[in-house]
Amino acid sequence: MSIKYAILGFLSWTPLTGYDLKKLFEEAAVFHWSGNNNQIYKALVELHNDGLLTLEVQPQADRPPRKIYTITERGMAALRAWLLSAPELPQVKQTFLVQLAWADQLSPPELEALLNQYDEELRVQLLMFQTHRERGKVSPRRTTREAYLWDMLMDNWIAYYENERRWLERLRAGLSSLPPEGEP
Amino acid sequence: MSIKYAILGFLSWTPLTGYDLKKLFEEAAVFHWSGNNNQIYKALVELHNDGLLTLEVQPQADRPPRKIYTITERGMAALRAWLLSAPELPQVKQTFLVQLAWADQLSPPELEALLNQYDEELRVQLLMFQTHRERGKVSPRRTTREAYLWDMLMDNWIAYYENERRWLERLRAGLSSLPPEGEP
DNA sequence: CAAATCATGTAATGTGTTACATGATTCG
DNA sequence: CGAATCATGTAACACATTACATGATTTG
Repeated sequence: MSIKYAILGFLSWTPLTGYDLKKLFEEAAVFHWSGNNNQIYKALVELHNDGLLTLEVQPQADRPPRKIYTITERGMAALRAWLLSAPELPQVKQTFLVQLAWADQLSPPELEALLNQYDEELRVQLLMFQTHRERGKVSPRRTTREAYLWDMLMDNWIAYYENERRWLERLRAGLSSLPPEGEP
Repeated sequence: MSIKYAILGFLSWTPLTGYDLKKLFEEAAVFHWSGNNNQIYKALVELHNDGLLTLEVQPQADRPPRKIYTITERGMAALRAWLLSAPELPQVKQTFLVQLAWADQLSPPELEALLNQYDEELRVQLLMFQTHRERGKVSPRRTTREAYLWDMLMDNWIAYYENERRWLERLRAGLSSLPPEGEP
């Protein structure tokens, strides 16, 4: 896809500036974007050229003018069409798995240290999402269903990290019950 | 990271050509690379320039010469250093979650259809990995531990898809028990 | 006084994919 | 006879990140 549909999504709630969107992406940890300028401002220009957004410029003294983008009917239609389109499979990049693939070159304590580090990183991340969830951050959600869906977005990440840690535990257990050296 | 360490990993087993590596990446579904040329051939040139690989060219009649790359001691050291370095967190891009985020704009049957499609895609992918696992594909693994680790790579993916499907089920269950219309 | 906030934007770089190009050989 | 295999490589593009640039204002 691209970040464009997420932008259309936010704008389907209310008109926003590029700067507003940047902050929304930074807050919304459920999405995979860091909230970098380059993409957002470029995408806004393109969406505007495609007639999916309209633009109102508010000049300000001593600051750059605010450019407020509003979604058009065509924009709403494009968003809706995308919402109905076939979902993509998740894309997962697990550098850690590449490390593991050749981790047989490490000694048992070195491997153990590696696993411990990974587990610790997962633990921290999990904690972050869990606390983040309690203050139900980000944006005006209006229906029960919408609130539920957004909660489940968070839940997806939490479930992901929990599952990853369970897998690690199994990996550890299996390792410790391997025969001490060599063959089959 | 980059694909470079995975290449060093394969070459730590045995010398290979770019073409060999391409096929290995295509087979090794546990990694997230499609096995595209561009990256592999470029990476090989760079690794060679950095002195991590040596190169032997075997001319062939009527075919491009085979370029056989062998890992050097510096290459082995670089690989080992990377294996010991702190693991990165997984990078997950869930386009589907972005769709869900604004799926409140869909009618109940439309949303249900979306969930069904996603579930079906997960199911197919899961089946693929499960059958792939049975014929324990890819490469000469020599120690019990190495064989175990590679099996657990597969297992990680299977666990991922299974977890994702469980989450979907919970989502469905929660949806069906929401109040029919409106407020908090 | 330093840092964060507001608000726009550009430049450079990394990572990854698809498609194109060549050209003989072998397989279905 | 068309497709796949072998074997190299390039070109174009998509997506994403970090860092740079400007410049006033507010906050710690």
